[in-house]
Amino acid sequence: MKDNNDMPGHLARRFQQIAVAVFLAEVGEAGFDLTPVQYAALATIKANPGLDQITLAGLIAYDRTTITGVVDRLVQKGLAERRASRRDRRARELVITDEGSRTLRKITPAVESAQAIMLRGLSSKEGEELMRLLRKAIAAGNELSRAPMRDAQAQDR
Amino acid sequence: MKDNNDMPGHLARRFQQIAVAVFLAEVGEAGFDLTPVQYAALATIKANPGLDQITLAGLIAYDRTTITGVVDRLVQKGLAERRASRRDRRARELVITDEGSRTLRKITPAVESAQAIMLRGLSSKEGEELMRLLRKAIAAGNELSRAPMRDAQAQDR
DNA sequence: TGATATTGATCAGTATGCTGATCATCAGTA
DNA sequence: TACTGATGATCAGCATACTGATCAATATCA
Repeated sequence: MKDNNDMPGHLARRFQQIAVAVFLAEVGEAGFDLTPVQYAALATIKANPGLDQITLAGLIAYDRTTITGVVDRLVQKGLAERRASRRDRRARELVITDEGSRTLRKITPAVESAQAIMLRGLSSKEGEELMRLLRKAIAAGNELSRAPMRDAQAQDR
Repeated sequence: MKDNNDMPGHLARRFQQIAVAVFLAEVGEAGFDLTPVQYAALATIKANPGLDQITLAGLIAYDRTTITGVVDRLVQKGLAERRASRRDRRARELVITDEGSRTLRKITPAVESAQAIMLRGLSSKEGEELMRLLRKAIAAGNELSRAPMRDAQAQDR
């Protein structure tokens, strides 16, 4: 009888569950209130100022309907801004605020600490190997979810 | 600058996202409407007939408040039953129905196929290694989430 | 140009997952 | 036995994620 622990899907859920808990604990202890999802979105907005929501969703592989709520909360917290695009009036351009930049900078140690803690059972070589295998499996399965990863397209067509 | 792809937490989310999508696709194509979470719960009820919800939650590491809804849906679909326990009137004893057993049996090929698909980018040796590393990281982090894994306790105290 | 298809964003609805609270019941102890 | 703390279950509220729909705006092509 196949056990749950032989199912990669179950192990994936479990590891993710721990990863989220560790992230929230570390970031919370540092005095910030930001989820892993919000952090990834904010960091990606900072790295790609002015990108629209679809591009943001593609870069971090979020569903397009999820990104709306995530950006809502970033805006509500004053960490990012949503502006109407002049190039395409359907689109919203996203930029990080000063407050958002400050938060990102101050939160970095907690985020790095969280990444270390979730791998604390592994040697550093094993941690590297785990990440390599995850990246490889993800690359092969990228198109299988509704929210595949997409590179940013040049925005000045 | 650290990329999202260097973050185990991000990779975990991404892999899990693909795993869920693959599971739903395979199971759906086989004609069933069952989520990964519902599947794991149902299989665990079958393997431990009469267990209470807290024990079930512990065996598969679900939060206790999540299990209520999951069991609700299994019951609503006629796959499991919730009975008052005579040993402890606070507790609900869970049992699988005949329909539930039938469903589990018929769904197995789709579930196994899903597990294979989510690892399709890896050699079988790499797949094994990924599972080993996940299990190891999970074991070390078990207590860090609100819903750690717990063995079943003897129920006849 | 005008019809059609596509695209960016949002919404309603559903299913996980969590925090923190409440309620009933049980267990252990004074 | 009465009190106290622990436990099983549920609830309200919030944040991801998804399906499928809708709407406005853009792109494409006959």
